[in-house]
Amino acid sequence: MRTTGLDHAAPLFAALGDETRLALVDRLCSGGPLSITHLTAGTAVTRQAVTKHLRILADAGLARDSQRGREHIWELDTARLAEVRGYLDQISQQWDQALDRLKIFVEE
Amino acid sequence: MRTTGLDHAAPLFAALGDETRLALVDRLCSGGPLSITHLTAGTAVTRQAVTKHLRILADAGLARDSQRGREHIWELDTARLAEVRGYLDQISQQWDQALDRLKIFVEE
DNA sequence: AATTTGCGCAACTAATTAGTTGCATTTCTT
DNA sequence: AAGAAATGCAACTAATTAGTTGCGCAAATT
Repeated sequence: MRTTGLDHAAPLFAALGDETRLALVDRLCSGGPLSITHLTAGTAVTRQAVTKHLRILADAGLARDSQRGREHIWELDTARLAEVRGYLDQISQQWDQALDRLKIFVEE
Repeated sequence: MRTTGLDHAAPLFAALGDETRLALVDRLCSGGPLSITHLTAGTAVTRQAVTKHLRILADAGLARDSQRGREHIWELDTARLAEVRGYLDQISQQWDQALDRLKIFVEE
């Protein structure tokens, strides 16, 4: 089996592979650090569901929280995001090469 | 709820969010069109499992197959891949902006 | 013609996942 | 001090998922 470094990428994609979670990431991107209750307001699900999804994002290293008083403020993990960017670029690059290769296939 | 166009992205990420499937994509990228049996050779799972995973990739629009004799040759869907690239770029861009914004938060 | 090869179909299991509800705890507000 | 707000913990359900095995069929091989 080839070792492309993409081995660790699957859990990250999986973490992003849920509408609710992707919406949370989206809101954290554009809305900055937010509390759980605040984040829940934008979704159709329960606060508990949101909490679980945030936990999953945290396990994937995509987000982290800090307690301030009774609130838990969630934000995206910038370092991890940069890492994910790396994966995305790598995959994109690989795909580009694949597209080129397929193009050649078609043309010849 | 904001409409960023990322709504359709979740199923794509989900399709990529499995090690076995990501490995299949990887092999289809570098190995070109391959039959199911041939693809199975590279994995630790059954042919049936591979078939199911390919079906999932197909449902996500990432791959498609064509029958030639008794063999089913699978290949990546280039148009769809380009579309996914678009999503990735969009998300990356959004994340970059988020990173910049967070940077400002930290600095001020 | 007989055998091997590549594959689909179907039924089943075990594990995971997304979601809920109910209750307890801590912190803030009045 | 009393009540409201923000959250965690736990138990539970329903649906999905990753995987298997067994069988049958059509296409290639010998």
